[in-house]
Amino acid sequence: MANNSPAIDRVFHALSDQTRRAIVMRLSARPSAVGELFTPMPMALPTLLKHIRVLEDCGLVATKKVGRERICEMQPDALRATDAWLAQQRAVWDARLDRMEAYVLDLQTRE
Amino acid sequence: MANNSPAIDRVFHALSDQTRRAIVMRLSARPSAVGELFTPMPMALPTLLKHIRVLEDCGLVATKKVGRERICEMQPDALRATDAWLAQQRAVWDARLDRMEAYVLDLQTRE
DNA sequence: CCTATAGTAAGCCAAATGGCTAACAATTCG
DNA sequence: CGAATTGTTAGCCATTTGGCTTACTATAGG
Repeated sequence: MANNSPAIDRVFHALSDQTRRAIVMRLSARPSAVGELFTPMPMALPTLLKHIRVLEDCGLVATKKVGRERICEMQPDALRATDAWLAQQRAVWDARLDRMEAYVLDLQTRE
Repeated sequence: MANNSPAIDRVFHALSDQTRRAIVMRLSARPSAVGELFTPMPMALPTLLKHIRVLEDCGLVATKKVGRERICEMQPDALRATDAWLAQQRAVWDARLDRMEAYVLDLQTRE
């Protein structure tokens, strides 16, 4: 399975920060301007901007300038590859757990 | 929803590295000793050890010393919270996309 | 035109990350 | 016992990260 993807690296890294996950959660509900996202955040504006850039760079968020505001919006598709990777792993180890369970049951039956 | 979890931070961070994802993929299939994991890796042993420690610290992998080998094994449960977070976000934005679709359909019907 | 608003750019800093080498255990096997 | 195998510890290094401040641009509104 595909693992050598810089895109997956960047998405996982983007989501490894609480601030960025909070941004994603807010944008999942609806698009927002930078200032709107900023209001409840305990950090300076330029710091928040950096986080938004990280989310943009990995494709999770798209932004556009409207007047003097910058509107940020989720791009759910960017999560497909990442999501698929997790699902695949789950499938593999679930299968392994099933085989182990079958094995244990088989042992018990033979007793 | 829960976002303030250092555990989620650590799991996402652990998975943001290609080497560590490769380790997870191999361990999803079966447990392995450090040396066995090391063989195909293009890096020094101590470097690999550090990656294994990262996976251990976030609970994704458990290890035990057996003779002079250290056996590493997946701990799938550690992914539950992370997986749940992703699933929740997907649910939220899918709902949003559905509402948007309904809205567009409604507009078309009125025409 | 002038001022307030909203965002950007540049640059500094401490801590964390991912890599290395060299030296040091701890087990196993002949 | 002595040597080979398998990790492990310690320490060095360059880069990245996430935070800050200060100064600047761009648009909206009076």
